[in-house]
Amino acid sequence: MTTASDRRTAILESAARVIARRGVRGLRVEELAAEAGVSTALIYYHFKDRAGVLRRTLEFINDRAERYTTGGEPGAEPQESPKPREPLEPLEPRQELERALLLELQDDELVRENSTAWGELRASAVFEPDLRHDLAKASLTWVQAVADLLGQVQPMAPAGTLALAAERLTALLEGLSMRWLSGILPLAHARALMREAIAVELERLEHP
Amino acid sequence: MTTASDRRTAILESAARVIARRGVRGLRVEELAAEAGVSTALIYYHFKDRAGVLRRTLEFINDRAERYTTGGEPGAEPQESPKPREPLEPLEPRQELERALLLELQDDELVRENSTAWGELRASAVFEPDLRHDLAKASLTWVQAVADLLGQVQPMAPAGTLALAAERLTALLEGLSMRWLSGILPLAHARALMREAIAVELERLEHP
DNA sequence: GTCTATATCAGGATAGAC
DNA sequence: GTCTATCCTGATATAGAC
Repeated sequence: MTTASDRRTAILESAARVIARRGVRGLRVEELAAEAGVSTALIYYHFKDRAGVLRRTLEFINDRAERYTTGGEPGAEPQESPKPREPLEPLEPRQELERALLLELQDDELVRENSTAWGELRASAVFEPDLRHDLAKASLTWVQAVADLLGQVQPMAPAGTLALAAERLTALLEGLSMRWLSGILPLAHARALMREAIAVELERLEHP
Repeated sequence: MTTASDRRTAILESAARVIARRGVRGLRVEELAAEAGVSTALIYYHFKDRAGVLRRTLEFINDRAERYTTGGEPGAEPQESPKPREPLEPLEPRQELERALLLELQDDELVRENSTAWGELRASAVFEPDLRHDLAKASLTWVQAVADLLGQVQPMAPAGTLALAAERLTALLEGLSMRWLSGILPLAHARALMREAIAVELERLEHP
C-alpha cells in the first residue's frame, strides 16, 4: 500500500536523482513527474511550486547525507532499510576521519547523487537567498562534525584550531568534489589530494 | 567611433556582469541585450545562440583573469586601459604567491564578477560537457601558475610535490570562494583560512 | 489525493527592413 | 552590422473531474 507520505518521499528521491542528472537549473517539473511516475499536478499539490520542490529536496538531501556521514543515528526514521551500506564498525579516530571526508568522493550512485545535488544547491544559493539558510546550517553541522573527529585524533589541540582546520578541510573537499564532478579531476586523484591534505593538517595540529 | 569588434567585447563584458548578477541559469538574452544596449538580434548575429554566448564569455573571463592574476603580460592587447589596477611592483616570491591566491577573495567589483561567473561556469560544466574543455584548460594554467610561484618560494622542492600542493591550494580557493559568494562565510574569514593554508603547505614543503 | 486537459507566458530564436 | 517586429516552443501552473 502506498500512502500519500510515501509518495511525497518518492517524489523527493526522484527530485534528487533528476537534480543530479540535470542540475537545479535543468530540473523540469514534468521530467520530475515522469521520473516519480506521477502527474505534474500532484507535484504542485504537494509542494506548492517549483521553488517548494527545491527547498524540500535540499532538506531531504541534507538529512540523507547526515545519516550516511554519521553512520545513521537510530534517532531518525529507519526508512530505506534496503541498503544498510558499509557496516560502519567503530574505527580508529584517524580512520574514521578519513572515511568521513572521503565518503563524498566515491563513485557510489547515491553518494554521487548527493554530492552533485549538493554542489548544485550550493551554487544556486549564490543567487537565491532563500536557500542560504539551510545551506549555512548544513555547512555548520558538517564543519562541526569534522572538527570533532579531528579532536579525537588530536585531543590536545585547542578547539579554535580544530575548527579552522575543519573549515579548510571541508572547503577543500567541496572544491575537489566540484572538480571531480565537472570532469576535470579524476576521482582517484581527488581522493589522494584529500588524504594528503588530512595528513598535512594533522601534522600541523601535532606540531604547532 | 564604435567598431563592431568593440561591440562584441562590450557584449561579453555585459555578459560577465549579467552572469555575476543572475547566474548562468539566470542569463536571459533579452536582459543581456538591454545591459549591453543592443538588440537581441545582434547578439544572435554575433554569437549564433545562447550557448555561443556562454562559451565566448568563459574564454573572455578566462583571459581577463589571467591578465590580472599574472600582472598582465604585454603580449595581450592593451585594451581596457582605463584601470591599471594595482601597481604590481615585483614582490618577494612569498608575497607574490599570497597576492595571487588572495586576489580572488576580494570585494573588488571586477574580481567578484569574475569569481562569480567562474564559479557558475564551473558548476554548469557538471552538466554541460561543452564547457569542460575550456574549464580544464583554464584550471590547468592556473594550477601551473601557482605551482611556479610555490617553486619560487621553495626552490628545493620537487616539481611533483609542488604540483600537488598547488592543486590543493587552488581547489581550496574554489571551495572558499564558493562559500564566500553564497554568503555562508565572511570574506575576512575566507582570506584568513587561505593565508593559513598557504602557510601550512609551505611549511610542509620545507620540512618534508 | 490524484489525474487529464489546458491556460498562460516567458524567453530563445528568426525574418526582413534599413 | 544593427534594429523592429514577431513567431513558436517549452515549461510553469491551474481548473475541474474522479
